[in-house]
Amino acid sequence: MYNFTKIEKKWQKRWEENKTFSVNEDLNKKKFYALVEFPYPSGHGLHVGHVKAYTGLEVLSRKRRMEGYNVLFPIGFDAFGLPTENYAIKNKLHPRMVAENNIAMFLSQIKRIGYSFDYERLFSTTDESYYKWTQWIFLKLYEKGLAFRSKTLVNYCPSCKVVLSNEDSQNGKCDICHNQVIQKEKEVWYLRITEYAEKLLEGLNDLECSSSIKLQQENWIGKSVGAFVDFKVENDKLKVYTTRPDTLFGVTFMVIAPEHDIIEKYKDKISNIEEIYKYKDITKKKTEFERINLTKEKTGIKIEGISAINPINNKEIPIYVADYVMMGYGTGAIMAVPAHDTRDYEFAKKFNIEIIKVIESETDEIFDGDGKHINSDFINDLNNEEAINKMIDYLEKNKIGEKGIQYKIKDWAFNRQRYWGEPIPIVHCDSCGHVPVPYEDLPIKLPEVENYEPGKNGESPLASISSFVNCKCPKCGKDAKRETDTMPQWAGSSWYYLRYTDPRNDKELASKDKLNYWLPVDCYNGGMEHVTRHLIYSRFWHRFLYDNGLVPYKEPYLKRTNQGLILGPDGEKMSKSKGNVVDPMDIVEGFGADTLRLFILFLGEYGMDSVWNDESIKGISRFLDKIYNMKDKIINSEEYTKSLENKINKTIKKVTFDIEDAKYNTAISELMILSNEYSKLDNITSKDYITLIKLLNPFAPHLTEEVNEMLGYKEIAYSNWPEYDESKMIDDTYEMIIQINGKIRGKETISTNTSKEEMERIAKENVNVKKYLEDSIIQKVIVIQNKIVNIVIKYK
RNA sequence: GCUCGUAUGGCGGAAUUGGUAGACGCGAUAGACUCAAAAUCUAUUUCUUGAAAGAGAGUUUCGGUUCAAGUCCGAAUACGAGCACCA
Repeated sequence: MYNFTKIEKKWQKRWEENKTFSVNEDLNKKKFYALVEFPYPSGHGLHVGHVKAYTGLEVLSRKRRMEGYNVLFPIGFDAFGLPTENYAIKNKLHPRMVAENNIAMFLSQIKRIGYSFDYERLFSTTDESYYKWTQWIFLKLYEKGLAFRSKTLVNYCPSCKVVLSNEDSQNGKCDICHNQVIQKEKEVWYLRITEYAEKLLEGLNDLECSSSIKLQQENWIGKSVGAFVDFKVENDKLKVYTTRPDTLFGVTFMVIAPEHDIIEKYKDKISNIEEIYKYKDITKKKTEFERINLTKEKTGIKIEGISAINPINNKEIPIYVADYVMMGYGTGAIMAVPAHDTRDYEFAKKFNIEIIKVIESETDEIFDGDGKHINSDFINDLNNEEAINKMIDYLEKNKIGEKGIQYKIKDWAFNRQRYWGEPIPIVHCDSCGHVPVPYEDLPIKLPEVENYEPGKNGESPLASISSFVNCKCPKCGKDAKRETDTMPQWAGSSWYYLRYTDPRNDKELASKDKLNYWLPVDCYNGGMEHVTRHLIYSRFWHRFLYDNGLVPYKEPYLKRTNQGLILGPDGEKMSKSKGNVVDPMDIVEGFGADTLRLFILFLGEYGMDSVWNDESIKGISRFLDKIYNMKDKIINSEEYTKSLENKINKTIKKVTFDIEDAKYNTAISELMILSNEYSKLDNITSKDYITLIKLLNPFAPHLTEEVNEMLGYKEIAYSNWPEYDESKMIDDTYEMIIQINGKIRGKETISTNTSKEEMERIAKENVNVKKYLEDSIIQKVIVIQNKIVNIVIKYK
């Protein structure tokens, strides 16, 4: 085996010393901005998933540089966050130290794999010079009313002692420690992402990505179109939201969420108020997770003493309280149509409520499909869509309702009651209220302290540091207190790709010129797990910055790709508890970085999950060895070997396009095929060899630079990508396939562009085919030039 | 429950977008080299049958469209992912 360790370290050192991959803006060159999700530097070092994520765009970046692009391929670290802090607390270390150590380890591993990142632009979200601008963006959001405080029920993780956003507590579990999340009433910071729901949805049109990425984001935003309808309750209007206003004639009851304020308002009139309070109490104790999962059995209580009037027919209907209606969506009250809604149906069955059919169907059970309306006065005989439109018209004309749009996305709970995050730059003043820190006072630095363990009662540890908390109000100058919550993990990663364009700027988050030059990100690769969090958050921030003239383009990313997971050798997701985690650095040690890079891309289709299989590493290692040993067979010539010219040109084309399409596995196999062709020869011209070496360079940069240098050529990193010549790729002959009734019965080698008539004639002359034709009648002959002849016959 | 994705030899996976299924790699078998092993090289390798030419079957299952289907359409099964009482 060739001495990969020596060769790889040699080239890594050279790249570092020469700053080979550092870029500057160059208006004469076409730019290409390739972005990988920057890592969270955990204590475990690089994971094979990181390697897969980075190697894909690494290959593309190296190729694009050779093609003459000015390539920005940056890396940084997303180092604020709970895991670091928890680890620090456990081991009695300072989080900053833990983060710094982890970053150093990550960086040395990343460099050892030979990635062509621009290390000159490196930063961490924990750098004061970076989070200054994270705070700056927060102040802008605050200024525009998009950051606000609100006292509501929040998702709270009792184990991490933090408030979590909706995105971070999916399935009722804390995303960090996986413990059960509880609901707690607390005044916290929110970002008004809901105001951007429509823009985020619309922006998806400009994003090139797989349909599943798009769909997931669409579902997360969760737009629905329907109507608000006002029901009369006593002297009040009780507003409901429905996507099915066409079923208004089938409403037989109403349901409100237990937290709905109409209960308080009419508590004197409600005769069973005690019972309802009790129900409300029970609901409160259930987590949202439980409420959602108790789908089998509906619970609820009829409110005695008040009732509602259906505005469409003035029918009096009962009102129920039930926890299957949520306060957080729509108006917290619904009109129930048991005949055409599953949940209402279940509830009506249990409580024996009348069911009125308003859409014709064969079933007597619930029906939620499209159909002819009945029992519905002026919308009878219409189908759903027509009925909905006509009903909305009617509601608006009679001022009893209006068209409405709702989104499932909720405002972003933007706070953590923890030490290791960006301080929120707000001051609380008794006379002025919430006062933003003046821009020139940024950054509000994290104080260096001894004790950063979470405080009691869900307070940030910063709250107990008086030197941090006590300050003067920037507005009136009186004594005031600093906000002690910090920003959530996702803050720093919401705009890092902007900072890469101008990472050392201390006047603005990045200069206009540089943003103009580099943006948008041409290709952003990352994991599927970030589609509904990071991707939505960063698109939101970006769109906000755009709306305020701070960035030049609406959307941050032109194209998003995602790599599939690498599963453990057992086919299961890698995890420490299962003991199936593979350390990529073991492969680097045993086989070299080049082998690791090739191997990971060769596992399978890039966007799909693939299973780790040590066995096939050998194949890659053999391949690279062969390439290395081939250097001894080289004869000096600037011509392709005549017999290989066709194959070489085809390979250049195939590899060129495969890399663009992220089909790295087939690109590698194509290179193997070509190298197998070379192996058969006694001599290889230097032109043949160098062409293969250059095509292989983005995948295996160390080995290829080494042999290239041995032959005395200039560094591949500074040379050009091979070009192909279509005219050299034309085959003189090809193998024509002859089918009888669609089954292959013969093959004939004939010259390219043989006429259809001639093809048919040759086909019929084929010895094997003749046998079939003897006892049959030809019904039809299909001839596809340069491909196939299919003779359709019938036996006599 | 809803939405989306996937299913191809012993294994990882290819397939010009409807036109030779199984490229490439692993593994396996046989041979060469070697005292021997490793490494390397050479040949074979979807299954059945046949000495061979060939024949039959074959891309999860069932059905359809087509001269022609791994590829398109309909249904089913399994696995995976996302959302989940969203009115």
